[in-house]
Amino acid sequence: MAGSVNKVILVGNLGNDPEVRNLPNGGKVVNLSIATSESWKDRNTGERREKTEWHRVVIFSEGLTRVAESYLRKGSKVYIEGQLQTRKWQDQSGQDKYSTEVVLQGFNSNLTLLDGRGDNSGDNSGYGGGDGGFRGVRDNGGGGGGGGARRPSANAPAFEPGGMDDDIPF
Amino acid sequence: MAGSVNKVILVGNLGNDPEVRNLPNGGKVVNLSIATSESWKDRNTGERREKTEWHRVVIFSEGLTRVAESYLRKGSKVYIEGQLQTRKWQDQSGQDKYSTEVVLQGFNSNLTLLDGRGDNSGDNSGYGGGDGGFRGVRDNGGGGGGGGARRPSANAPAFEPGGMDDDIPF
Amino acid sequence: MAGSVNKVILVGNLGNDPEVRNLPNGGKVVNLSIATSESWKDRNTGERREKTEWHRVVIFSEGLTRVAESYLRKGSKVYIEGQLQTRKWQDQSGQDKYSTEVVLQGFNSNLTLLDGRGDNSGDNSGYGGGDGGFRGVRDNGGGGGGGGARRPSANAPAFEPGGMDDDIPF
Amino acid sequence: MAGSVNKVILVGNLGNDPEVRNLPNGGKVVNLSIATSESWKDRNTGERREKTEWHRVVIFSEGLTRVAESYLRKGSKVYIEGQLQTRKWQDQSGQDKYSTEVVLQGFNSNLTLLDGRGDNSGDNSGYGGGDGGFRGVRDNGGGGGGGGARRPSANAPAFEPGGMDDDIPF
DNA sequence: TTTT
DNA sequence: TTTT
Repeated sequence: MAGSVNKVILVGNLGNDPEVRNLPNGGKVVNLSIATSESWKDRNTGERREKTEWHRVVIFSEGLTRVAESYLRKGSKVYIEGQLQTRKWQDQSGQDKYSTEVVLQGFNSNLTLLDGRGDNSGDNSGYGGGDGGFRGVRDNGGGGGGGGARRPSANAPAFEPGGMDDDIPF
Repeated sequence: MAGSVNKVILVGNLGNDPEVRNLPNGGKVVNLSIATSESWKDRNTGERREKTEWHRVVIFSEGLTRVAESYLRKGSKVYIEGQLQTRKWQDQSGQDKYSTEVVLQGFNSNLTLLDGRGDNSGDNSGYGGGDGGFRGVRDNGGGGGGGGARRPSANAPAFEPGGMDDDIPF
Repeated sequence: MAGSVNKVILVGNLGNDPEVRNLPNGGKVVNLSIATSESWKDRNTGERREKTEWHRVVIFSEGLTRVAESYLRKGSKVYIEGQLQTRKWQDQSGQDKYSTEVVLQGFNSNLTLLDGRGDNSGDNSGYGGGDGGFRGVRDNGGGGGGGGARRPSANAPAFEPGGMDDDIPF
Repeated sequence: MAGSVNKVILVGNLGNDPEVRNLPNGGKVVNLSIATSESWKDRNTGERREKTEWHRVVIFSEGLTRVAESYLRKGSKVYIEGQLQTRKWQDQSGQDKYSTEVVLQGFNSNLTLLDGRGDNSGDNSGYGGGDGGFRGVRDNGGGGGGGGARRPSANAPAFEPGGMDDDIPF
């Protein structure tokens, strides 16, 4: 059908670190779990109430998987633009299940980090010290990798799709 | 949480007439099934391929339920703005199920009919027959006279929420 | 700056045929003038009132210029996604002027024709029959009438940016 | 015209404190100047380049003027949803001028603060002098310091338009 | 599971 | 004029 639009826009926080899966063909897929919340005052009780919605986000776009993996962490606030997709699958007992996800793939997808200062505990003055930018985000002690997001814009890659292999996207 | 956004924008066609349910309290809920499609040329085979996604839309907003009930029919093309919501329920065997829906409720929802059949000069039959509305898409063989919807905009009600009881919304 | 979004979404009708300009480098730019309207009932007089807003749209994206040129005509209804841009220029008397436009350029732009059956004169029954519907395109040879685009989707090109040179985009 | 949509979505930072004007009728209008920026790597020089776009935003919605006045300051990051409007006016020399603005008015407008600076415990310096930052809320009495707004959501008022006069909006 |  |  011509003439259709399928767009989701979310601004919310990650409930967990991104889950990265490697594909057979060398590519990657990143899954995010994003919370959006609303709060309102109950008309009857006058109490303040709040409801959180959890969104499953799946990133296929190459540039965006990299950004997600490099800069997003549990708690990060992001702007996301993708499309709705419902997937059918079978659980272990053979039952049909359906999952609706927000898919970032191809053009008209976007992912922008909105909290340049993660869970900075210390001083955040200056923003622009030696390394030039966000440091934040959970280089949380322990082993391994360690985070250190810096300049999180997923727009850039889209302008030069092939330009990220040998360069930082900013 | 402050600072979150949960928005879905769809432009697509109804796969069926709207399903209207009356609530105990006198209100109504309308369910729509909307298709969006994408087509692309397969890089390998060169064939044109197409994929259709079906969206379950639930309308609670009073003004919009009325518009949906009055002006939408199978085949209608609509612009919809709502938010994502996942609902948990039990099927007859007691199994947990989840359904993700696009909910139109409260402010920041929108529903606009896009196939006003603009400058219909000729026959409009089929649109307004017995059932009083668009049935979609030109099987316009048969009889039925008929009027047909005319000015289908769900914006108006939003500007004066109580103003529709005694007036056509356009 | 990281972390910003600049997005405009319009659904409206062309006030004129697209204006196509050829660039020195062989490229093209297409300008559209798009009307959106709102109507509401005046709270005081009870009269129905309407206000039309005109939007200047500028298309740089190669795939979309082609779609615009080929399928859009005065009166066409389109879905457009672009970004706001204000341009400074001097009028003939040297006065500074500013124009704000909706620019379609690069990723995250979209243009989708919403009235697939423009001024179809012939039968369009069925959607699925032999030719299955929209055939459209460019019979704009000679004089007179012109136009009548029908199967207008600018999504396709985006999926295979180079794929349109030798093929109809649907 | 039925069937049109006019929507602008911005995520950006305020270049200045909000400008509040009182209307004859007791209402208020708030003007914001919001920057969005893009950066990309120049294909030729390889340099990183950046372009900032400034948007004039005008808030008429009662609930949103209050939120803007209370919680926004120079530097604040906001999510904004409004519509495009071009206004004609005469400058002092009688010349016609046009200004295009993003108007927040009525339903389908939104304003959400994105840098809650949450539970700033420490220093907030840098944000604009004197008192540094959001003071927000209910110029609650007397003195000094000021606390740092925290829960800035413009959604709430929309759910209960009249509910803010005697309560904090969150 | 996030955030406020 | 912001932000990085």
